[in-house]
Amino acid sequence: MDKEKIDKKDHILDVAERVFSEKGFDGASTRLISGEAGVNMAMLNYYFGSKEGLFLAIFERKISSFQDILQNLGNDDSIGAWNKMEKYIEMYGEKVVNNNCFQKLLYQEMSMNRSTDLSYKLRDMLMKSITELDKILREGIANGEFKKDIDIPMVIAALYGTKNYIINTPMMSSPLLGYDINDDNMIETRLKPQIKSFMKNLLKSYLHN
Amino acid sequence: MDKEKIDKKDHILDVAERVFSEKGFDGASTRLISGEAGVNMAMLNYYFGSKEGLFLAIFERKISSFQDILQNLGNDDSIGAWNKMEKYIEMYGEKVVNNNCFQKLLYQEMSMNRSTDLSYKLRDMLMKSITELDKILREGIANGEFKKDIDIPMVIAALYGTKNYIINTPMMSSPLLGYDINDDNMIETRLKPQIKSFMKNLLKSYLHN
DNA sequence: TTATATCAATCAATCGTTTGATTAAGTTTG
DNA sequence: CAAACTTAATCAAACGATTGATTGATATAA
Repeated sequence: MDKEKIDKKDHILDVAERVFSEKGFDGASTRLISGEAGVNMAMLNYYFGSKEGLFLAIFERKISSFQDILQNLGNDDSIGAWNKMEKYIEMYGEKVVNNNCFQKLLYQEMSMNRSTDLSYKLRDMLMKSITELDKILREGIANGEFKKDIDIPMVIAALYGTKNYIINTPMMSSPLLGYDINDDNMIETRLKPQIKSFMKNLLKSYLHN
Repeated sequence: MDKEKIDKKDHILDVAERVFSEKGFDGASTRLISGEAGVNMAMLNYYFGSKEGLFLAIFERKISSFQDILQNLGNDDSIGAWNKMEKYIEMYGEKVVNNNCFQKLLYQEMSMNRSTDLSYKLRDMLMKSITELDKILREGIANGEFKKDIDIPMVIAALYGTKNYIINTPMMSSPLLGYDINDDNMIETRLKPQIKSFMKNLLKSYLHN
């Protein structure tokens, strides 16, 4: 029954991820989480030790899948920097729809500005993607593809910030964009292409000579 | 003693604004807030009725000062759309440093995606600024200053999202930018000029023909 | 039997809130 | 002026409710 156990733990983590992202860590009670997951309250402590242990487990589960996704993109010499940027934006835009709850939760935790092991681990994880993007931008400057005076940190902030703004504040972005951001179908058919297209156009005109 | 009473209420609101922005609504206990403010716990209920009343009072106080700041900018026919954009970015960038805690709190509340009176009121408040920006962009398209195929909602999202990303996740943006985002002096001397300059350059190249 | 899984019941701690007493400050009255 | 009254401000203490966590009993499966 090892399979079922893992499935049940995974189910709890799925539910907890959603509830935490909706209510925040303090706002989500263990009773609510266990209730929504359809398990006894004591199961949370049985499986994860504590509420914080459950919270950490949500991130532990995802961190591995976030590794090496954007890896070895900056080390490829066969394509130009702008091509790499486009690939980065493509892959990045693809991850927008998936892991919606987790992205929200991740950003929420980073906003707390806590000096915890989790925060540092998440920062390091995110920094890996950012470093890759930084590498691409530097390469583009070095080989003359991009202007010399572009503001690399701000480009990165614009890319990540724009996405976060849209998915974290659907109450603003939905009327702004004209469709429901909470609708998975809309995200797939409209938001993803729109973000990708806009980011490419926006950065193309800014970066290029 | 009306003066002193207002000052004390204002002091409590200042402290509560900071504590709420740091810990979130549920994470900030009334004991902590009253303790940090140096007042008896019962004073919070005496002045504001309840914890939620205190929370609301924080926004009520600021909402008025957010009105008409970006007003009648879009109705001025004497200057071009791009000039208006620059003015908007200037004013907007200026508000970055001020109301740092409040901006964080505001974004936090909007991220909760709650269907409360407060959320709707805040949305309407923010929409006023956005509508003004929208008007400027449409005007620029209409008079040929800007390209016809610019993505207006995404431009708005990029402008607001970039700022939010930087001030809400100092743990990321500080190492990224190379200076401490939590330092008020650094915000004034470096961040504000950098955001303004970048946003102008970024949008100029994207919007213009 | 042994080990794991699940449950209702309960724990101490903390939460937001209320209370009743006390102080401070004005206002009225004699 | 001063004594009496009124109102607002402040406080320590306690309230009931909810929190995260634990217990010991029970069920299940190897």
